[in-house]
Amino acid sequence: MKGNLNKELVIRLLKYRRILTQLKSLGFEKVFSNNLGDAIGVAPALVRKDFSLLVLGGNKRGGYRIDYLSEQLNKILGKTREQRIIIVGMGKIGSAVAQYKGFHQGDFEVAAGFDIAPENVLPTVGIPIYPTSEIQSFVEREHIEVAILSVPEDVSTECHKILKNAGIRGILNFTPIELKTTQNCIIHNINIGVEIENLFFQVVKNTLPQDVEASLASIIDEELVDVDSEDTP
Amino acid sequence: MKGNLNKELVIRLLKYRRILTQLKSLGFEKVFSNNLGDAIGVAPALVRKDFSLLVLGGNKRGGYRIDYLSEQLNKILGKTREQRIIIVGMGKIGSAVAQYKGFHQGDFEVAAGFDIAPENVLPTVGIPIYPTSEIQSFVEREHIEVAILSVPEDVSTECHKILKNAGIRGILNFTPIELKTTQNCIIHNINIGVEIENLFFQVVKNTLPQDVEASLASIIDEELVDVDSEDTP
DNA sequence: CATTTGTTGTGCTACTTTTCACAAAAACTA
DNA sequence: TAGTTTTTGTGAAAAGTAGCACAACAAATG
Ligand SMILES: NC(=O)c1ccc[n+]([C@@H]2O[C@H](COP(=O)([O-])OP(=O)(O)OC[C@H]3O[C@@H](n4cnc5c(N)ncnc54)[C@H](O)[C@@H]3O)[C@@H](O)[C@H]2O)c1
Ligand SMILES: NC(=O)c1ccc[n+]([C@@H]2O[C@H](COP(=O)([O-])OP(=O)(O)OC[C@H]3O[C@@H](n4cnc5c(N)ncnc54)[C@H](O)[C@@H]3O)[C@@H](O)[C@H]2O)c1
Repeated sequence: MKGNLNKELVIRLLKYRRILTQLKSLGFEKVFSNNLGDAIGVAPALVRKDFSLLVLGGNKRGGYRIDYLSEQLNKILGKTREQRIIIVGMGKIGSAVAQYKGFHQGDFEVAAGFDIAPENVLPTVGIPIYPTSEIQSFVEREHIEVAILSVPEDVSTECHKILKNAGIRGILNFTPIELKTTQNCIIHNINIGVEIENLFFQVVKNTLPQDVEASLASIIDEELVDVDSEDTP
Repeated sequence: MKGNLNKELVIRLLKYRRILTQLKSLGFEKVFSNNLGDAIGVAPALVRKDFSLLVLGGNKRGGYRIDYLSEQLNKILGKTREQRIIIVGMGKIGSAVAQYKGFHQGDFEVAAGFDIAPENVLPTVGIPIYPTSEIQSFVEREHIEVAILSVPEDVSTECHKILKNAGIRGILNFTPIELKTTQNCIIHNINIGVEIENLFFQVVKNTLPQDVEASLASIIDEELVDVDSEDTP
């Protein structure tokens, strides 16, 4: 077995766990690799490979025992760690996420929100809101390790610094500024704007032509002509 | 040149475009591969490869001309297509996205929102809200191709069907149910819950040990012991 | 004009991740 | 018991993706 827990694998494991929890609550006892594959959108062989890699065995013919799988995944993924996070920037998405109750069986909760204008945040978000100046002390006092960043993009890097100085070890960044992971602070960027634009692109690419590849080639050939006539000497 | 526009490449191109627009508005005229690489978090060599693949030439020593690059990217990516999208499920995230004004230079806009309880949606979202029953006719009348899905997870697949039947070609799915791309309808899933859980995992993995690989191995070895003593015969 | 400097363009290499394909094993059947 | 079915486990092949290293070349310098 290799210490081979790459990023995609971890995401699949988290998804397996979610599905297993649901299946269990529905009274199922075993599950096959193709069920799980369907549920999270990957090939059954990959499901088997994943489990094989983690030395989680199933039964030939009988599939995998849900209880066992789910318990082992919990150990590997760090089950009921009762993690708590903070949200910096309690605007539209910040507030939405603060009220999100769909996290895996209450595995973690939002401890507080921070904003430069806390008085504008509606109390309906249901968590305490503090001014930005209190981030540092709160993080230290409450031992917070992970933050969500959802401030306007022009203060993105500034807030990033504040969070790093406060000792935050991981940031889920919703601003369109691509922040970078460092030794002490892991960044995951979610860029919803890019996601939508990407979807548009995939849709037109899918819609326009019969033979996708050919059409792309032709689009790019047009470009080539333009290039020649306009810029290249 | 190959018709080699893979998914990651497209996302990088979208990010380049965003950066180029910003640089232009700041008065810059040329840019180097390492600037762009820094900005979107990839190696300079990859930036050059990308442009080389698309036959977008730079000048040895002089870098790339921003105007030219940005114009060509617009052609490739489908510039001012004035796309319009709808949002199904105008709850917390649905409403947040409806009010998001950060899309690439107004490239597209949210045409309408749909909800099973339109009367509960605050008028401050600033777009027209209609009952779910009107999705089909609206999509046909207004030639909508892309939708955002942000309904509760238990009606996720039901709404997915409605959207497909209405002729929607692409869905950005925020529900934790993994929907699947079909011939006629591309799905991109964004699972914020999993993203947060993943970040937690990466943080503890990063925080706990000095030698990450070793510790992972040991975690998994523990599991192995449990396995042997509990389940495997 | 010769030399130095800085940056692109890209073949090749290396790596990561997924899929294929099929033997092996367990569970059913009769 | 023998035969059939079903599903796992996995080595090997394939596909996808990024990075290196360096020649080529334009611009700047003296
Ligand atoms: N709304 C969306 O759907 C959406 C989608 C994707 C990305 N984003 C990005 O998320 C970020 C926030 O978007 P939003 O729509 O929620 O904006 P918003 O304006 O509703 O919220 C921003 C919040 O940040 C607060 N803020 C401003 N400066 C601050 C500072 N220095 N420290 C702490 N808080 C500060 C503001 O008071 C406000 O409450 C933006 O970067 C945006 O690009 C938003
Ligand atoms: N809030 C978050 O931060 C967040 C984050 C990640 C994912 N999600 C997911 O996004 C989805 C929505 O989350 P939310 O927090 O906005 O929930 P929400 O309850 O605030 O919003 C759901 C909305 O969908 C509407 N709705 C219900 N049934 C419908 C139907 N059949 N057709 C159309 N509309 C219908 C409801 O009236 C409500 O307005 C959920 O699946 C949730 O898991 C939310």
